[in-house]
Amino acid sequence: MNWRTHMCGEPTKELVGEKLTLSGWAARRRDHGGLVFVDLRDRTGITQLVINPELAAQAAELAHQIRNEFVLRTEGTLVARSAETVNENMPTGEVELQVESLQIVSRSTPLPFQLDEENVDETLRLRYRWLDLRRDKLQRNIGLRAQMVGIIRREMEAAGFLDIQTPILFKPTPEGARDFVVPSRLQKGRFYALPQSPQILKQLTMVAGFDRYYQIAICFRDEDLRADRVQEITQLDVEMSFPDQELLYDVMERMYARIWRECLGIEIETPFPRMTFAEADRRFGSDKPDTRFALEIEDATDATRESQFGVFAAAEAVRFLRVPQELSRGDLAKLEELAKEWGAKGLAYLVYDDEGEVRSPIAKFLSQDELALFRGEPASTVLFAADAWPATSRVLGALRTHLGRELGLIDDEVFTFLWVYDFPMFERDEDEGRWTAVHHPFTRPAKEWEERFSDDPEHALAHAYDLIVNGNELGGGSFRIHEPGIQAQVFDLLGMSEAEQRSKFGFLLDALAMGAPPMGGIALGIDRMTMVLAGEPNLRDVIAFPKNQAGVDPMSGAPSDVTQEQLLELGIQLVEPPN
RNA sequence: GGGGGCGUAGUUCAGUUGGUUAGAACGCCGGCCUGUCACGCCGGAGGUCGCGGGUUCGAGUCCCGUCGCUCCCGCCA
Repeated sequence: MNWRTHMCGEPTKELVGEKLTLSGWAARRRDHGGLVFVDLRDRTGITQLVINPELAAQAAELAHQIRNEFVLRTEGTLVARSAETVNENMPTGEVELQVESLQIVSRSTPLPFQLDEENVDETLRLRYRWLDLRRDKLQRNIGLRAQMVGIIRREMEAAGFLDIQTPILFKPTPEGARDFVVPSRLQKGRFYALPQSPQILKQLTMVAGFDRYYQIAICFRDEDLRADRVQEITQLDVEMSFPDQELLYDVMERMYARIWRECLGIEIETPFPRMTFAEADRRFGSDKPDTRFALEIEDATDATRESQFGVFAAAEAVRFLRVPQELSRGDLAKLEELAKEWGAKGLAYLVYDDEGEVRSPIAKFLSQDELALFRGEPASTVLFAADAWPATSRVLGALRTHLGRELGLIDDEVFTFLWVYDFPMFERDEDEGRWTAVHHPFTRPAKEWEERFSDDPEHALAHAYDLIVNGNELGGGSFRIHEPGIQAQVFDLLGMSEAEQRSKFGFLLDALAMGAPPMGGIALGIDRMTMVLAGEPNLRDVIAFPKNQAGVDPMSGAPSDVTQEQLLELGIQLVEPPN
């Protein structure tokens, strides 16, 4: 009988008296003369093994051998002991195995860190990841992830989507993130790139007549890392021909509802609410609003045009947040620092005390009308951003999220899913003085913009949508351009010459020219999904073998040097040899 | 590329205004214990205070540099 399948969960009273063979990890020994107690891990449901004095000869040896963690195989009789039968310290219903034979399958050296210690240095944990992964939290996270991926596959198959693999060695992507690049030996001096997303390939599967595609795809981006960002991410990649917005939303919503139901036992409401980008920006200052708490941004631009407070009068937009707490000078100083980090020049505020009296360095500049408009509840604070509109969104949106967490406005048990749609199609890259695609260059314009998006790229809307949960972007998608003419028009607008278009995307344009169906899809991050599902703030803790922030794997030492021979074979010469 | 934080036994941490031999807990090693379950009791080993330089009679502590990790900004179609 296998402990993993039979012993998890409830102590199994009905098994009492049965002969069992157990194998698994054990930890800690307690030896009392010839009697040895061994705790198997909690998740086995077996509290402990008891090794009989009859095994004394063996036990004396074991008492010496059993140290730290070890793997064992044992046979014995399952006994339930309770407070009545043994002593009052034994919780009723717990179970132990009276051991009849025991074999140590493998032994452990002393561990470099203790598995029950919570704050172990992450480098050490990553270096000995095989130990770290034995811990309950990571067992749970990795298990949740597997369970979720299983559900995803079953849901996608049930909805008629076909799993198609696309290559890992592909072609550099000119737009977007930095590529991971792989030298070719057979084609010296030339390089593959690892895919940032199978975007183009999945579109080609549509042209190829596979009407519904999905893949659990690994995507690579050579950019700096964060707590919620790694270089290789796993995403659920989906595409369909003759796409139906409602159908796509519905498939996704059913999938998430099932994941939350089966993994967490939580019923989430479907259909998910929907919000335009413009509304999300106006109310929450974000394209991925956390709608678990109210605290919405208000607009005072019109009311402050004539303000005696010069900063307000001069600003393109004046917006504010009503915070339900009387913030201290120290709080405000900290918030101002954060606001500056997000690009604000300063942080104006009005603080109302318990009596509703206002305290503020700017109050004296404000008219009665203005003060009446901003008037806060007693014990509250009004925070202002006065700047260009996007800057006020960025600052207040970030402050809002920060305060939501800080002031405990967020209920961790709640999950709010949200579709955000009607994104702008392009945004201005001020550094390079050109337009870039907000989503990607294959995104089709919204219906009403198809004829005129290139005349007014600033305001053109894309047929694109993001799925947000609790302020986290799970992913997004769009309907694609299937007309070579429109695709070329977009490339033009992005400043790509015809020659460039041919060399980079010639194969896509050719495909589109040979009878491409309308198509659309979505890509959703599996890693982040697991983070949200597990309530885990660190992306690395939902990945079995992650790298650190510098892109190094402390376990294997990757990335590592290669030999001169390897480089020679690839036709590569390092300008500066590594130290 | 930029900013913040951290770096002291194997691990997690403490270490006062600079002051004798740098401590604790867990872990490890030895001994005792036949019902323990965070077992208990006795004893022991274990430190280049990340590294380099400076200030000082004296530096874990102050200063400069450097390395590593981490969080954030930039970046991430």
